[in-house]
Amino acid sequence: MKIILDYNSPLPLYAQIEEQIRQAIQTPEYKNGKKIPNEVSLSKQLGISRSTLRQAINKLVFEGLLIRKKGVGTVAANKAVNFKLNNWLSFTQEMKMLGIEVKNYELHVQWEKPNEELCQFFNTTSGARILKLERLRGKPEHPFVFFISYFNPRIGLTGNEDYSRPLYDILEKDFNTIVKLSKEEITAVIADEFLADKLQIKIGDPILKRKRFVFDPGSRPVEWNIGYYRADSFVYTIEAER
Amino acid sequence: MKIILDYNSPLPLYAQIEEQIRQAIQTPEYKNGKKIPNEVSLSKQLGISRSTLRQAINKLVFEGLLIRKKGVGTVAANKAVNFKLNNWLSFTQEMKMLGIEVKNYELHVQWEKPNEELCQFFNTTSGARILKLERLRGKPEHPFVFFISYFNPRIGLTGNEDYSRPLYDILEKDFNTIVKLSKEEITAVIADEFLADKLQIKIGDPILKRKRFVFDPGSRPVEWNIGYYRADSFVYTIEAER
DNA sequence: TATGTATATATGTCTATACATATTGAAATA
DNA sequence: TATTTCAATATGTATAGACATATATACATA
Repeated sequence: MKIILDYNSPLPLYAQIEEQIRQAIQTPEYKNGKKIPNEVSLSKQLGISRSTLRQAINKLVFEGLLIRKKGVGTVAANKAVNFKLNNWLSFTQEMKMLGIEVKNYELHVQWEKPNEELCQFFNTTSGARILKLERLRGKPEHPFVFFISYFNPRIGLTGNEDYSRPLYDILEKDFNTIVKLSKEEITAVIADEFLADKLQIKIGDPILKRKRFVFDPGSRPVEWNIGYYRADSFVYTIEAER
Repeated sequence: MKIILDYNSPLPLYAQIEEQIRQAIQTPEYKNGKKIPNEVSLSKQLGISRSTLRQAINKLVFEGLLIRKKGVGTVAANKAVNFKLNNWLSFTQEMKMLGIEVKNYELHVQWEKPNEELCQFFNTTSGARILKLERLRGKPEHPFVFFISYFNPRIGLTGNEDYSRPLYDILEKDFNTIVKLSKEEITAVIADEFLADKLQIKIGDPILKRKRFVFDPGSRPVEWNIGYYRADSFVYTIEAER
């Protein structure tokens, strides 16, 4: 990895390094999994302090371009995502942050035979039923999101839990299951008869669909979740600087 | 601001501080604009190094919960967003990152009278026409996104620029305009006759709508942009750990 | 061969400090 | 009064270093 520092540049050192690493990891060797040089030797090689180098790497890790592992090293992320975050919130937390008051309209708890996608996700067979949770939530005025969640049977959920409690609290306190990683896909769909009825909109109206896969610290699947949001009642906002 | 450190906790100091600041800034006083204590005094007060404190604050700044200003101080962000990033990409860059090959199908350059929203955004009157750029782009097989962009007249774009070049390159090199901040809103709409025709889908099909406001380093508006993406050809992905 | 222990490797956390520089407010000057 | 200058304030950048700890590998032993 070739990094050149220009001490006359108005750009701080860490910014120069960050940009050059960003370019370097686009090459096939790093895309194929090669580790970037370790922090101690790279900082020596560049003649800078390790803290300065870490500042550059920190940012690329925040952006999801690099994956760091303690004791192992740092590699380019192999799965391109629009972006990667270092925190994620449950629905309730997210609405609280956005200042949106939430009312619960419906809750359905049942057991269902998993389809092919769910079997693959949870690595189960279609024989045993798995827990399915459906919720209709919204503002005091009207519902605006319909959730469908399925849970990994290995967690041990019975269906008798108190679902007025925060879900991830239940998982953590009652089932020793901590959630860590969330992978989310956002796309658009149109309301069929079922969703139109739940969300009190017209058939054919636009819906923002957010699909989320939740994993525990060992990367084992915990939850598969879809949220169907009324497009007129929820907008996803992102702010970014460069 | 009351922060308590537990030296017996498995959580690193910066993580404890981060969480407590996260809670503290939800109170009305900080929501009303009060500055958090400055780094030097707060680190002294907590009996920790300033670098450790900065690590906690860095993360909250990354997440968009705090806004730091050199020489001034640090306040809670007053506009909640789903999240905040420290980098953003042009469409071309984004597709390259996602490994999607892009083909340009159509380009339209024209001047239009701005509606109320555009007048407010660019702080202009509806008298003078502003530059409107429309592009149809997609994969080699079919188009999947239709873009509409309007530009701030103060930039000086003539409409005669070579739009095969990267747009932000043109702005930077020919007009000394650097883009820095992007605010984006994602939502869902359904295809009307126009978009259905452009994107080669059926009227009423779902579309992922991404609206972007672009600003320069002085927070002056540069571009107002909407991208209409075929829902079946583009999914927005996010990965997050906690 | 499988398991346990020791060692090497690499990132994670934290300390302490120095100097640079943007911003703001106060004081001086025209 | 308006403008300029200067000092105080607060974050930004960078250095140097120490120790902790997760991971991988090598070696010893059953």
